[in-house]
Amino acid sequence: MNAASPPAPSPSSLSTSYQPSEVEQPLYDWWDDSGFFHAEPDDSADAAHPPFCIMLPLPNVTGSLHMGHALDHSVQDAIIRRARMRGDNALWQPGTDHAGIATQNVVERELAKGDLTRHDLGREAFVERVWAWREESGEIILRQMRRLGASCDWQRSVFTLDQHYQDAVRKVFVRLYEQGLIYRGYRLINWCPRDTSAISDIEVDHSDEVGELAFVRYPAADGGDGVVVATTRAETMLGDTAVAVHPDDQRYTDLVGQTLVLPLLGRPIPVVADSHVDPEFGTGAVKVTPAHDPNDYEIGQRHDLDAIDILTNDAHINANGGPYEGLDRFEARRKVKADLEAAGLLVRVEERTHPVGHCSRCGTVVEPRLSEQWFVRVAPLAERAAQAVRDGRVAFLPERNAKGFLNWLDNLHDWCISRQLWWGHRIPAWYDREDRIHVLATDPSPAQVEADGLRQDPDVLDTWFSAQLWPFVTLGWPRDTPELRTWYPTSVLVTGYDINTFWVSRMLMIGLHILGEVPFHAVLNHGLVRDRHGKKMSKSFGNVIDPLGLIDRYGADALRFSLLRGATPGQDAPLAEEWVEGARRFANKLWNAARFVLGRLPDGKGVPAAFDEVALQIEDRWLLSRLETARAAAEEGYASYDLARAARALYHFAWDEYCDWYLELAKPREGDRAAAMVLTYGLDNLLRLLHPLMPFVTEQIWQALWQPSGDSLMCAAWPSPQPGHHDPDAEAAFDAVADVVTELRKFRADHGLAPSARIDVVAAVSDLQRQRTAEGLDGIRRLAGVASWIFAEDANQADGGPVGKVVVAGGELYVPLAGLVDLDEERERLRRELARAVSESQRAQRKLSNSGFVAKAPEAVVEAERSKVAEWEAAVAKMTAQLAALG
RNA sequence: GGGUGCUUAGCUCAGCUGGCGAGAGCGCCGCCCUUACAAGGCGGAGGUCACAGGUUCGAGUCCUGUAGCGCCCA
Repeated sequence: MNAASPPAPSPSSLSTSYQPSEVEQPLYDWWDDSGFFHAEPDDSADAAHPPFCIMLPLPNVTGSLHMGHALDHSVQDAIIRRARMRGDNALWQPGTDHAGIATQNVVERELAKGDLTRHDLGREAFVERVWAWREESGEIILRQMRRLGASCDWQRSVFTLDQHYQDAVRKVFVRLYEQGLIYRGYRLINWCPRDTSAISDIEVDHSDEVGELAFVRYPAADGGDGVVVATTRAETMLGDTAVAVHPDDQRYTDLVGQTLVLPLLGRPIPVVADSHVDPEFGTGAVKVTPAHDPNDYEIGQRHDLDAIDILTNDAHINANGGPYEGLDRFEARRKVKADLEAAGLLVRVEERTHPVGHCSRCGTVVEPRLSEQWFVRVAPLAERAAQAVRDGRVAFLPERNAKGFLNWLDNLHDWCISRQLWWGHRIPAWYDREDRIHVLATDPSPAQVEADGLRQDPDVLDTWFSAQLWPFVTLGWPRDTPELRTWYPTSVLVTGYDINTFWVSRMLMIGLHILGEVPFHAVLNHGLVRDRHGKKMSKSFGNVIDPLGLIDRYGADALRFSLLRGATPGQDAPLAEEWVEGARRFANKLWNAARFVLGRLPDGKGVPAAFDEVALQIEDRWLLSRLETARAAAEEGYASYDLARAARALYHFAWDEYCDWYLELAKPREGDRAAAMVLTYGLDNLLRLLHPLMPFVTEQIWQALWQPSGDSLMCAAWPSPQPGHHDPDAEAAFDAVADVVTELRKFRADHGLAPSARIDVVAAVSDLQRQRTAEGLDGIRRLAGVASWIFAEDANQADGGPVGKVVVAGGELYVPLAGLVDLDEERERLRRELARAVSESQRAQRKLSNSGFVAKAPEAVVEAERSKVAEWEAAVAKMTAQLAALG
């Protein structure tokens, strides 16, 4: 493929059906090789082209394209392509995320095949291994995006572990640390025993599960009965350091301040009064395990209780669990309960559904756990982010999503950002011999390390910590680049609402903090792609559809269009294969319309519009007027990022107006210059407006229409408003004609006329209708199969034989039946069908008059019988009338 | 428990600031291979717009409440 010339077909080479697989790859390569996806910054004050920028929500380097990406990317590509055509300096910034846990897991699984763990390799060798993996197998998804037609500026692709990105992450970390916004602390965090790492609050998914609520007696130290507490996590009692009751709870007033004996371990623990205890839960007395429960942690803080960690990194009981040491947490739970029962201290057990937290990445049940980690102090950052949303510097689409977002921002806990992984941005903190922390902008020299006994913190940062810098680091920050000046803040961020918290919020907070400006002016939240029944696609349900398979079978345009047609902002988009098939039919429809049009144009090429040089017919003016309406509707859809709306408007215009009516009316006008212009103009504008949604088929047709121009549709000008084309008179006149055609077609269908049969019409209509139908008579004749047409006062001017009557706007039409239908045969046919209808009706009525049937048959069956009666009776009435008309 | 969304034709959804005589795609029924397209054309059947009140000349559209389903948070 020569990059300089488009892969243009000659019109005659257009096959009778559209073949996406032959078209897509060459077109994409041509676009890409020609540099159409590339944008150059222009930060001059009088820049000719306003900047427009979309940041690709960076996919994991391990990822492959699934339906959610397909929707997300289709939306972004549609928006960016339209922006480009409008003349904006449009950048779609791509790249990938190093995805700490996910990527490390992939490589660890590979190692496991050779019975190796990362520890066998050592940190340095392991990280090298991951890099090697990334070179070989990473970023597959970026190649897959090309299949979809994504017009990203690939030259600018960024990886979050590129050296400049690493430098930027470190700079931000150091700055936040120096500003007191990052700190190291011993806090309760969520621990994933499988990943053996801390994870943040929002990486925990809660689901209700059935478990056992065990009621356990904690005897008093003085030999009294003590108190009964309830727990679903019995093993955590090994870490109990108190029992708490509500201070107003009359039942336990005497108990407060006393000492209990922790069963199994024999540790003395106090009873404390705390107003956060819910007297309604269980017995009203709760065991307190500060090291393994968020609420208990706070109670522990208030009452200065010890916190005893009873777990190892892989969730076995540690030495603090005494005789239970070494047991897995769930085994320990069983054994603790069994031992309590043996000791007579297990009062009873109830089945109970309770929320259980799972690691969002691997599904393992997480453990709340006290641990020393790094945190971001988010309150001051969140406040500024919330303000930006409140005062509209960031707009959410749909607007309502802002509310939940703000609510979430207002209730943030500090963000745990350290991860016990090897793959990622290493925390730039060192500890000296006295365990003092040194956060360093540059690595310490070997001499320093030696002198102070420095050792670097082994942990890496949460992937979202680096991802939040995406909108400005990709543009060159911390350097002050033309890119940054041109495209920051970016125009719109397109994501599913499910990552508003993970990513959108963090970008907003850090963008405001570091650059003082929002990272994007708008957040467009599309929905999730669901299956045809509205179910979420998931591997376990087995209802996942592979977008690449759909592209293979139906073409990228079909997939894009079917997704975008459902992409109403904020609404989930269902998708089934039939939907895609429907979109392929649409692509094929365009293709065939184009074949017809090209065949009609002189030299098979487009005729540039010069409408004042020709005499336009009513249908020409109508088509231009309808096009203007469709353009305006599509424009509104694009402008508000409601692509579903744009898709609907264009589909309707293309199929129901341009193809169904205009092309049919243009058929007899061979050689007519006005028709050639309108055909060209209509198609050309339709292709432009549709191109952001269906780039391939539109480009291919456009090339055929204007070849050999060498230009690309993706760089063609976006259609501008044409108020002069708005033409209510032409529309009204056309509608009158179309009404006549439709009514006559109904008449023909009702009488079973063959397509070849011509009918004669006597029209008794108003003056206005007479004028309009006279003007549109050629079309009426052609589309309704009319032979002779006479204007008259009434039916008397028909030849006196039997006539059919057709009611239209502004009058009536009479169609002599003689000779059209063999009247005898028609009577016979009607009598036969009438007899059948009568008998069917009677049969059903007999059934219904049987009281046993009505009483005992399922309601649906009875109902079906009733509607049969109604249907057959209606048919009887209609045919009786027809017979009467035949005489 | 708090917040939020949905409930319109058999299925999946449009219907934006109240005027709709309620639409689309798919499915269904009938006729037609009419030289752009059978991946098509023409015609048709199918809905008390979840329910109950209210505001209004007028409500699928606004308000209040109820029910069911879903999502987020606790």
